Amino acid sequence: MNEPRTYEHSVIEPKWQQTWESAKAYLVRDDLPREKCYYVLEMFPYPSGKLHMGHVRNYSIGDAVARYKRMRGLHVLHPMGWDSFGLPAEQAAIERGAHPGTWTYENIAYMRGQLKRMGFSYDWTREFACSDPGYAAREQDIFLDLVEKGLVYRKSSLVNWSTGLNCVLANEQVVDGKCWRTNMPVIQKELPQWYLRITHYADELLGNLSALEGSWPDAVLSQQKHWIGKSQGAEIDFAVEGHNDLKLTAFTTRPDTIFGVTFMSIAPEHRLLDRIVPDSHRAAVEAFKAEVRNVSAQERTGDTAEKKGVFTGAFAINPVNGHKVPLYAANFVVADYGTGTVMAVPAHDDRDHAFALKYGIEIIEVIQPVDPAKAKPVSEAAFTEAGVLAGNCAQFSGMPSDEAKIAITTWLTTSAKGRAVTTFRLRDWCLSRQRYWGNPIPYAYTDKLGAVPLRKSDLPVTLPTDVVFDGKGNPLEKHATWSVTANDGSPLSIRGPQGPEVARRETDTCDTFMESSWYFARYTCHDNTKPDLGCAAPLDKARVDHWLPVDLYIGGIEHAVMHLLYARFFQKALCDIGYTTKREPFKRLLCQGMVCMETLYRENPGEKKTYFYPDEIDVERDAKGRVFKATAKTDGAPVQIGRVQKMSKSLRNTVDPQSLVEQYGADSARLFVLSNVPPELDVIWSEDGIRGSHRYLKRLWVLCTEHAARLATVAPYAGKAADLAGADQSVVRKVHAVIKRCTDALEKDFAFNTAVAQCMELTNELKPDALKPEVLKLGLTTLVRLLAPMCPHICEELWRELGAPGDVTSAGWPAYDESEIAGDSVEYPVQVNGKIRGRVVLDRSLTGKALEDTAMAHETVKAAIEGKTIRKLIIVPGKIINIVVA
RNA sequence: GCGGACGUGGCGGAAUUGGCAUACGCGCUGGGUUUAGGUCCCAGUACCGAAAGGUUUAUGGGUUCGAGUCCCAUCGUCCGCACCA
Repeated sequence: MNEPRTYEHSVIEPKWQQTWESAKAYLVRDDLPREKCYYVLEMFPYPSGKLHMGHVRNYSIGDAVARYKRMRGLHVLHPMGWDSFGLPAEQAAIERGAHPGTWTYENIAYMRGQLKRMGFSYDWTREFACSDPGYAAREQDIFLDLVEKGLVYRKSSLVNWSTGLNCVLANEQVVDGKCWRTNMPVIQKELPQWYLRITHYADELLGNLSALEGSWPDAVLSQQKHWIGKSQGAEIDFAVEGHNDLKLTAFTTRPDTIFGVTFMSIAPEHRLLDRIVPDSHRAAVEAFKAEVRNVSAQERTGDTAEKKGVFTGAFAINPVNGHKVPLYAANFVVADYGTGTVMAVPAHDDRDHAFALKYGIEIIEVIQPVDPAKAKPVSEAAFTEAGVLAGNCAQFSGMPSDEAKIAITTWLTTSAKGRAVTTFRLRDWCLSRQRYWGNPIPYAYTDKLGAVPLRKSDLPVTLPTDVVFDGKGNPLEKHATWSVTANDGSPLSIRGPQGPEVARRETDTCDTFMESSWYFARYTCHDNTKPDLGCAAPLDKARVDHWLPVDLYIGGIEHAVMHLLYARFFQKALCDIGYTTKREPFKRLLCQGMVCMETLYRENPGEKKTYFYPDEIDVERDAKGRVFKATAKTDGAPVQIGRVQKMSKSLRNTVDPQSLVEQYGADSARLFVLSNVPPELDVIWSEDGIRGSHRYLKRLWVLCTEHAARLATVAPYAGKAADLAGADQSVVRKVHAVIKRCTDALEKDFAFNTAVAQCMELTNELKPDALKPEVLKLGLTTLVRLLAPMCPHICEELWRELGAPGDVTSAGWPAYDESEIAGDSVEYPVQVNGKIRGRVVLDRSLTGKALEDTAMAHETVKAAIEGKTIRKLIIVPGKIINIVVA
């Protein structure tokens, strides 16, 4: 036995990182058959300053997959870059006077160092930042391609205005009526903005989701499905009494209920409302509109919001029966969904029912349940299911409601009073942002021509560097010359039909979700070691088609509808432009859980809680290890133990990955975030937890190094388990079983937690003194290979220490032999009426009578069946024996 | 309200997909090494019981020789969406 070497992670980790870097170990070629390739990608980070534990978890999972796939012999594309446009850079500019670019690129340099210190196996030659001139310029090219495809338009309408960011937001970025970034209220504002026609792809975005079932988390699929929100129904035109020149069109999914319409509701913002309202009711309607306008979005749509309306004084005519029904302006009708007008059928819609009761409006039943047991007076509750049309529905009476939907729509269509329509909840993507630190929208305006796209030869539009950040409005708008100066310094002009015209640039920049919508494609053809960046066009079709779709994409569930929907849309648009033929970007999606931690706080009556860092607290535990008391070290007074929550600075439940790496090493940190929990669940950080991971690596280290001399000269045991006895035999069997289980765990669900558990089990069985050296060597080299994707540095070091040839990655993932796992004998549990009464060890080949006899001869089994009749005997070969008695 | 996921020791979780419930880790208990320990090693640790043995996967029922796993109901938790006509 040797004196074991000390496990010095701070020495071996940088050593291997340098080795990998100088060997260019993770560069990948583009010219290999696709089936031998694998593209794994983690959502790239915003360069906020330094890595947090969420990054460490996300990238540890991705890196373990990348390294595992490499050990399986695949050529793995595993790139990294920076989502580097965005608001915090401008905030930093306001606060500390640094230019957003300076701040951003300093952060990138620092965080790149941190990623390298974690030992992640990226192909750094493909790295880029979205704010790099090369990437931003190519995105402007794509923007013009989108313009050409008719996917870009400018429209003035009510937009979501973030009071926190002072800029517009896309619908996806409004969460609970608040801004997704700042949590500040969002109000509605009328503004002209640039839009991307994502709705053009609504059907395909929805339809393709079914092909992703099983490969994407259900939660993401259902969120996207709901967000796209497809409804099939009809648009029906209602005449307005006294206005021959206009009509109100209502969208409904229940045209079968049209004979039950007793009123109509209209959005207060509806464009026709002012023309319809008679003077007698104008004051009341205006008052109602003002009331609706004055409440914020979340109050109007929140669950406590009261359904309210006001009679407009106008009447609509039901096209099927000529009935005259009152028109109400109602706060729950949304102007930009459907047509902003609803035909109300209180007998068959819950909300219309409540509204009718409140305002004393008639309720007419037109659908009757097929099952009479379900019949209830419609004055009590709306009947919202399918049924049969009642006798008051003219020629449609007696028709099942599903048939009537079609028949009535057909009738409306032939009478030119309506038409079949499919409506989506999905809105077009509002792309423009009134900010500096983003990619400029390549448009300009002239007095005569209005908005004109720039020509590709006039690109790129680059951001000026001499700007002032005072926190008020868009700095680009306030720049003296930028918006009227061409790239060559001359006054900006646009060639119109009558010659050049003076122009000024668009000062809006693109939503930063634009950059993250195609970066994964750009990685496939980007090379930052070459002057033309490897691909002068935005994308190189051959390479994009070679690598896409990404085999495995890993990131947080918070992007379920924003980034992941935009990226899917962009992929389709890029396809139609001709940059690729792959219509879906991500084959498999893994949404990793958050990194959480207990919170510690004190209540302050009437004020916010005071939170404590864990090292400011002492805890006491009872005999079972439950914490029952926590006190602050400073004053000894009690502190509340709060919920486990996502790490955040304001809750003081964070831990800095940097300090973990310094104290325990990157391998321990990586192992910790991969152990104990499957990737999609939240992981709870604890000091004890990381010490456990570190302790395990130290154990493995000692086990390998103290026997290094003895093991260096022998080869790992390569024979049959049957040729060994005792502990040697069971270790060989265990090795095969553990390899199988690790392989299955990673192949199926990326279940690193169970793979780690398997490795620990094997470690527990490796008792050096009881084993032949070649068996011990088999066990240890197997462990090192299985753990290498997760803890690459220590495994590479131990691989050498054990005297194994080459490096652990090229040694590959170990193989197993199924027949070596199970021995010739099986221990059968013997149940009597489903309860285990004994165990018998039998030859695997034994069947039938001999097996039954041995089982029943077992002492405790015999006692359990004594004096009873044997009804049935179930034998599952290799598994279990169950004796049924009565 | 609608949609989805899920309830397993003190805690995080495992269970080869209907076949030995509680793997692995944390914590805790006892013992040892150490001047010391945020060290390391050994043993124990679902519950009840002195033991024999019995009980246990939120609760109640069902299917089955056999259920954590399948079916039904109830309770509870988490997530998403929310006047979507």
